[in-house]
Amino acid sequence: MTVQSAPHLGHIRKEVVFDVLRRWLTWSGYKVNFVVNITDINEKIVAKAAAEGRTWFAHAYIFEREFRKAATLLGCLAPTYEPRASGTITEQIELVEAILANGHAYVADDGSGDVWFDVRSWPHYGELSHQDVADIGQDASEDVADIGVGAAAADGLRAKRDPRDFALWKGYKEGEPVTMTWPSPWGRGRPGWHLECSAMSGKYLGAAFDIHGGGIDLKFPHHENELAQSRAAGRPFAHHWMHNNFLTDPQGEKMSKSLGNVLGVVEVVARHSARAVRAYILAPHYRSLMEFTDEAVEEAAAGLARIDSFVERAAERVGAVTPARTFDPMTGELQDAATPDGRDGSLPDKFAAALDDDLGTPAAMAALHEAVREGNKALDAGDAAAVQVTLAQVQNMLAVLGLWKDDPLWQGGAAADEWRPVADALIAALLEQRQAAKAAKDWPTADRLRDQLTAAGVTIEDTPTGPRWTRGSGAGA
RNA sequence: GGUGGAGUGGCCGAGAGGCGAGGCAACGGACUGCAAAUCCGUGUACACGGGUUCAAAUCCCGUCUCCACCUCCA
Repeated sequence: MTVQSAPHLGHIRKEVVFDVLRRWLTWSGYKVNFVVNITDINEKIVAKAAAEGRTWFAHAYIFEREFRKAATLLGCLAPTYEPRASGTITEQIELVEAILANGHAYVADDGSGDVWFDVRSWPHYGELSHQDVADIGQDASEDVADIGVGAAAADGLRAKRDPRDFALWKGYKEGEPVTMTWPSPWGRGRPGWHLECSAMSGKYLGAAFDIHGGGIDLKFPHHENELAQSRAAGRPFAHHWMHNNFLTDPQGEKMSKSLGNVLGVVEVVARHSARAVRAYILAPHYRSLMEFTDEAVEEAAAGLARIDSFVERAAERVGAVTPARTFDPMTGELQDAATPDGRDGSLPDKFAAALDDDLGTPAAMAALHEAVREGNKALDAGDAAAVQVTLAQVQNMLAVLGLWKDDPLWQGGAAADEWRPVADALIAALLEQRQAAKAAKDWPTADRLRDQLTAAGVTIEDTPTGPRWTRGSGAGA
């Protein structure tokens, strides 16, 4: 994450998706090291900080906190590590030295102090994205000019040997903040963007690691370059890549400041509940493009309400059941259920198979809904044993998806409602009157009382064991 | 220009040669004093045109529309 401005819902989609992956791998028995890199060294940060009249590091830290806050708001566990680029300078310099030693980089001969990656020396370049911009600059055709690459390449060419070469290290230039420079064998300067991420993953995960994620827009050039430079330094790097697609505005356009279509996380959560937004994000597959609409979030909320309703009624019937295991929000590690009611960690096969297949959250959600239907049937049939089994499975599935309603994660911002006991008492009193009216077969009075409660946002359900009530949609966390 | 992706019923959204994921909404039924909740039932969907095949939403060819990346964007 480049911490240059406030995070929007699109950024947080990535966090939610990989949070579920992390939860699923952990639940499945893996010890997961989950690293989220923070890019705090970046030209845009310098420019925006200057515009705001603050230092680059103050600016970056403000948005780093906003980013984490937004991710936490949507139920994401804290990463194992969340390193900053500015905290891994030594590792980055060592990485450049290794690449230079292997003959895959060169120091610019223009005295700038820049160090460039030598793409021509790396035959595997393009293996990840299948992009090969080798032609650029050869015969400066109009095509190239059209797409701007030619212009950018010409402008930034300086001492580059090939337009595809990218900066590993950038020498200090007049006007840049001196605080964003560090001493190096090539003079004072700062690392290039691509290098930062390679160094951070190398430090916290090792030369070889399992999965590298990120937004599809980073595939080229960022991830391609990360891969090339890491391999050129002699590191195996990532075994698998996972790229999530965008969450766009309702017109299908990517969110961007310039288009003015940025959806703030807090703003969206204010209109819906955080849990509903999370459920909405998990409804489509992570590689699918999703176009944001409030209606779609409402649908997700309605589906969640049905699940919550089952959990509540099942608990009234067989006693509360918590997930067999839950995640520590600070470490992301599993902890056993706090109550002895936690069952085994059983999950429907369909659910597990869905997540095992490229994190198929849509099929996993389908399995969850099917379990709820089975549970409702068992409830109707009065089959307490079946209710208990299904309830445990449902709670486990919700825990894996990060949607367990009673997870302390969701209570973060909610202030205790001192009016709640008062409302409870008033509603109970009205329901008593209604029960009395019903007993006397005074239907007009009974209905009037129910209408009054409905108008106040209280939904009444008559059950064999008496009336129960819920507030509004019931999906709120 | 290059690269990658998308077009599925009223809506959202999976699937990827053969029996219609799932959700939301709607309608009918059961239940209810009436409701609500719940359950049961109801849909001849796969952008368009060709082709391959016993069988195509799924494979092949062509066309249209949309999106992303190639600009230090998740």
